[in-house]
Amino acid sequence: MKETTRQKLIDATFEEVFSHGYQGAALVDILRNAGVHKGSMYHHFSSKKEMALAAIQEKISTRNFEKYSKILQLSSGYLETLLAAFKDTTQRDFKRGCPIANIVQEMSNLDEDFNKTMKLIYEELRRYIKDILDKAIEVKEMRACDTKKLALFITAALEGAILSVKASGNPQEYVDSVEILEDYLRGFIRN
Amino acid sequence: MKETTRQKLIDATFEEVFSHGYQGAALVDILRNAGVHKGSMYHHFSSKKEMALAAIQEKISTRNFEKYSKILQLSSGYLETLLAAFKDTTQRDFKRGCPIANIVQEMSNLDEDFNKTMKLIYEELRRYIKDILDKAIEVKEMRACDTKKLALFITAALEGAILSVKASGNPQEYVDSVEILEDYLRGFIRN
DNA sequence: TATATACTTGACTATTTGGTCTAATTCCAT
DNA sequence: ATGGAATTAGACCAAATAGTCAAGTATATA
Repeated sequence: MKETTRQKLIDATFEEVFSHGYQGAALVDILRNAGVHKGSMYHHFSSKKEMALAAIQEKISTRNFEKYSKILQLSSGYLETLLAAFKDTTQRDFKRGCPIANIVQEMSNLDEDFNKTMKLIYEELRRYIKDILDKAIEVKEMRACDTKKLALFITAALEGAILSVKASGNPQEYVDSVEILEDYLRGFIRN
Repeated sequence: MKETTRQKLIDATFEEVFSHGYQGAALVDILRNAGVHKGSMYHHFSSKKEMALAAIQEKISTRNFEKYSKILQLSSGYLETLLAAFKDTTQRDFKRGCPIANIVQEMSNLDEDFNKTMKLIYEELRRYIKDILDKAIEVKEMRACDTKKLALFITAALEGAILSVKASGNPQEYVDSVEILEDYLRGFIRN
């Protein structure tokens, strides 16, 4: 129970920032959605920024962990499972896009603290993908390659695909882009 | 001379929005940088939003036209010139990223007018790339393929690559991603 | 030159913003 | 139970926000 007020704030802040961006996120709206009064908030956090950074970090790390860490614990089928994860659109929020990309775009060039935080989060995401690729190579599902670079490219292609849909409103475009990415990656499969 | 006030506003607005986003762009700063008073601005534009949309549309359309339309006017070497344009980092502002991506991320899910405008601009960019690919196929530099889909993928990969750099601060990551994209596209070259 | 139209000036307004402060309440160990 | 600390409540504040307006000046055309 001790965590509820803080957690309610973290949850509401993430939602509000994901929807409206950091600069567009109004404290009053966060507080209203969280059902928490201003004084309580400033007891738990020293500023809007600190609260937002905490929300971003905690929520996104959790998401990425849930999505990718279990793939790493497999003993085979790494690449197939990774491709399936990319193709799975049920978890994607195409209207709002990718929270990582959103905040990087908005804040990385404006605030050093956001810059540092987002850099770490983006690295973490790429690390998951690199580690999965390394596993796939280890078990000889893939031929050896520069997995750091490939993970970078995969991440970029996925972020770009999500952006396309946010621009066009057409989810099929994500599917189409991922299909091309898949074809490319299947070229690394060992026969 | 008749256009100077309006043009000064368009230029300053684009810069401010590119740097701080639409919501973060303060009218006072735009006016200060443009050297224009508020009343003049509201003579030329009915609102901050209308001015920003005009600035975005005019500046980005011009940029894309300058970058891609001359490639279309070539008579050969379409793919090579396109790849060279992708690899050219001298025009890229990695700190601020891509203005199209920035505004799509920030505004497409928040405002219908921004959504419509950015959808058109994004389509325009993809159209240029598709048309260049079609030309390359026409002159038999490339084998036939679904150029609409390929243009979508290329755009996504490029936008994602720019985002990577904005997140990491390392321009080499753009080069690395584009290198992989180039390898992939070279697979379409006709021997 | 007269006059109407286009444009500029800058003070003013209403609202929203993040943040502060003090008092009240809840919680918990003794 | 009681004293002290943690937490919550919500009124309050200064700054910043986009937008308004009446009055002025330049410009063009008759």
